[in-house]
Amino acid sequence: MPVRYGVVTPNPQYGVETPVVKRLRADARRNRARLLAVAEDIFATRGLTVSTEEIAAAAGVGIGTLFRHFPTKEALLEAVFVERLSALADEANALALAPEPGEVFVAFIRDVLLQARSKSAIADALASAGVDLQHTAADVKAELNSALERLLSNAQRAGAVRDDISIAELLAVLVGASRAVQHLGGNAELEARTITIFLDGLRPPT
Amino acid sequence: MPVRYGVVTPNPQYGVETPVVKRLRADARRNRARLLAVAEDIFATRGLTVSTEEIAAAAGVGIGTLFRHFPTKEALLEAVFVERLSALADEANALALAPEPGEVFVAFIRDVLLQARSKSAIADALASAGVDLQHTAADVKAELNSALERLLSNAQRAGAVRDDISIAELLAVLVGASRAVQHLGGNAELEARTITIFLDGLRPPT
Amino acid sequence: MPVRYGVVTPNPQYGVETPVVKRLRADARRNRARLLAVAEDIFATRGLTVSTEEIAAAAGVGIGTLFRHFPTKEALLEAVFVERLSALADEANALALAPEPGEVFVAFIRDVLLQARSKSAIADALASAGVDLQHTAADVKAELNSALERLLSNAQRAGAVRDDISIAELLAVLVGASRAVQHLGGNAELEARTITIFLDGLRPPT
Amino acid sequence: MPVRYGVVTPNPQYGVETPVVKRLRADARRNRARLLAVAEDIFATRGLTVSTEEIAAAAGVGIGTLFRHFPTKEALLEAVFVERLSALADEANALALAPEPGEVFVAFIRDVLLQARSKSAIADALASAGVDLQHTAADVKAELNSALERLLSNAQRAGAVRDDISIAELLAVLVGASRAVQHLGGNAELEARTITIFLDGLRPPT
DNA sequence: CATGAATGAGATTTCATTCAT
DNA sequence: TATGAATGAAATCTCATTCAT
Repeated sequence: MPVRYGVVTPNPQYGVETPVVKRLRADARRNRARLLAVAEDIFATRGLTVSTEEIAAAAGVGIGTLFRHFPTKEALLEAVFVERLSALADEANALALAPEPGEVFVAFIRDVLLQARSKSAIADALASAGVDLQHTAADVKAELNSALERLLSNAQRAGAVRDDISIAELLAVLVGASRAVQHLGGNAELEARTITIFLDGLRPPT
Repeated sequence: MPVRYGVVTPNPQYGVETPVVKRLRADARRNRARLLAVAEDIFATRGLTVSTEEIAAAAGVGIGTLFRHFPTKEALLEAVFVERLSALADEANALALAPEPGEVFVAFIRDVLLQARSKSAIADALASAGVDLQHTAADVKAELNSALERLLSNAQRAGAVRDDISIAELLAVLVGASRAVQHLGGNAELEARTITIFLDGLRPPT
Repeated sequence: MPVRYGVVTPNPQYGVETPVVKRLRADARRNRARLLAVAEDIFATRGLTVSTEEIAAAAGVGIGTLFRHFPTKEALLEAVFVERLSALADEANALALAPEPGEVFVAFIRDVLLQARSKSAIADALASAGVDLQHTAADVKAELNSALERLLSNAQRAGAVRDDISIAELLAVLVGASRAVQHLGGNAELEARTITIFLDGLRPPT
Repeated sequence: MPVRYGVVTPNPQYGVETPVVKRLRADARRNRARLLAVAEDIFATRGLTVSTEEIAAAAGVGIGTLFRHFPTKEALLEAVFVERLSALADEANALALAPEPGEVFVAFIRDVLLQARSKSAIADALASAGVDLQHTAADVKAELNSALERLLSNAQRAGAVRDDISIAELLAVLVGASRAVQHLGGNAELEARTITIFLDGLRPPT
């Protein structure tokens, strides 16, 4: 194999399985993960206007690294959003297996709203910023949808949730309730009473 | 009184209320009002990142005029926000006088959410942008609070709304429901069903 | 004489000597004087970058009035400068009549520098701003020149000032000494010793 | 040592002093130096109102580069000022080692004033612009002070300079004389005679 | 003549993105 | 791959000047 001067590329001699290359990829993956985590936090607490530079600094990487992983700021936003949707989908899938559909449904909603207390602001912000995620997050959205579908229909079949709504309404309520919880800024008592309002609204009307 | 020739100056005989003086201020006030209206629209439909220049252009004034009325972009945002709160307070105050407290309460909420469909994005966006309105809008907020207080307690006394909540919870639900309606993007059927969920949640539990 | 509608001009029927017209002109003159005084103060203490609006406000007049009296900011600067030169010329002329040319010369210089302590910054600033006063202030400059000429040559004839300098050098020393005094910021002792240096430098060499 | 192929990263084996790392910083340092030099020139010749954009263009860099190095225009002004003070301090320090304290002292002053002819306008302008350098340039000022202190006391001990002044007065005279030289606008004859006045003033009185 | 609202050119500053090292 | 200096378009904001009242 000829020694190549000039262009600098990973030496194929080592293959993708060598420790050297793997180490680098592990670093890269770690950087990506840290960037995502840091971005979620910062976007949630400080709004979408924080500069990419600040996120990179908080993640302990150079700005160039951020843009290598996420070619635009919007791509980073989307990745953060997909990450959250994915986590929600996982949780919903896990809960869908449990018995007691009514209790499980309520537990899921409480959990979502609990997260909204500290995180979030992201879904809102994304929406208000007019970012179009339709195509990018299609698969994650589908996964979340089917998981929620299962949770919801199970709960409806168990008589714990009103029959006249579909996931569309459920999602809207979740989005709104998250916003409401954020608005309360951590006051546990108010939060509890407010969540009760939403849950009561979801129950079958008498 | 003789017709006056010569130099034209505000005749002190008329005091500061002369049309001459008022006419100019009327122009300024008209510009201010137009700026506010345009800003509300544009912020709501296109997000908070629209440039001040664009808003000025849409209002048909120079950029300098915008900054004469609102010395910073944030000041403009605050003014828009205060304007909205004030309008809400006025509406609530008007409705508080009507009979049928339960129906009036529901009507008010439906109205707020109807507005949220097209406008808004502003309260959310403001919050997520970290703008601190606490001090600026104190009086308007107080007015809105007392108006809502009246609407709420009337409705509670009439048995149309659950007794275990105060304006804090009501406001949170309003904020959340507005967000939910926005999320639905104008789909009337989904909107109607979702609003029903919030209203049912506010009714006295059976 | 026909009654004229439309164009509004001072009614010639009253002539320029009527009290009505005179009263207005007196007001205008007072405004001009106040603008000049205020501008001198503010330029001196805060630099040439203060806005015209601030000067007008400090003088208690509208910005329009400022620009009526001085069609550009530079015109205002020139007027201030001319005012100062004129005052200096008057003082020099008055002193030129006194006996004891040596003492009078020293007194004049001390006086100039005393003024520099609080005012000035204007000559410096004007120079550094590249304002060309050559033509506008020609007559005032000439007057100051001839007055200084008289003071200087008298002092030289009396043997109190070195013979190898002309007004050009004297003016340069005055400008520099003013700057030095300003630099000392009001410390009387340092000021006194520094002024002595300049005065000693002006004496005939031994 | 083997030639390294593959990924190019700062080899920790070399520490932070490797040429790779230094090369980039050298570029940045070159840009910073060029910006400072250009800014000094332009500020001196055209006044402090020149736009940052023009300075960046004259230095051959983008406006963003200017603001990366100097986050505000005032920061750039301060840096230019500090640079000048530092250069003066270096020169004074170098001269302090020479024999013939009297001649050296005079040489230093002539040099300062020679520079004032083309450059400067900056100290004046800074002062008149109200920029407060007191805290920023503290160390440089201290260095200049001690260097001047040495020059002055040496000259005084040699009997070339009057005993009744300290650096405070010397600095004031330097500031003033610089201003005077600037005022003369390059006329060599007038300049020479004027400088003589200042130098004579600094000599021990007879 | 006085006023001050309106104007808009131009200044400063930010920030997503690129690219040489 | 990582870095961070460089870039410049675009945003915010200022201010001398004009002009309708």
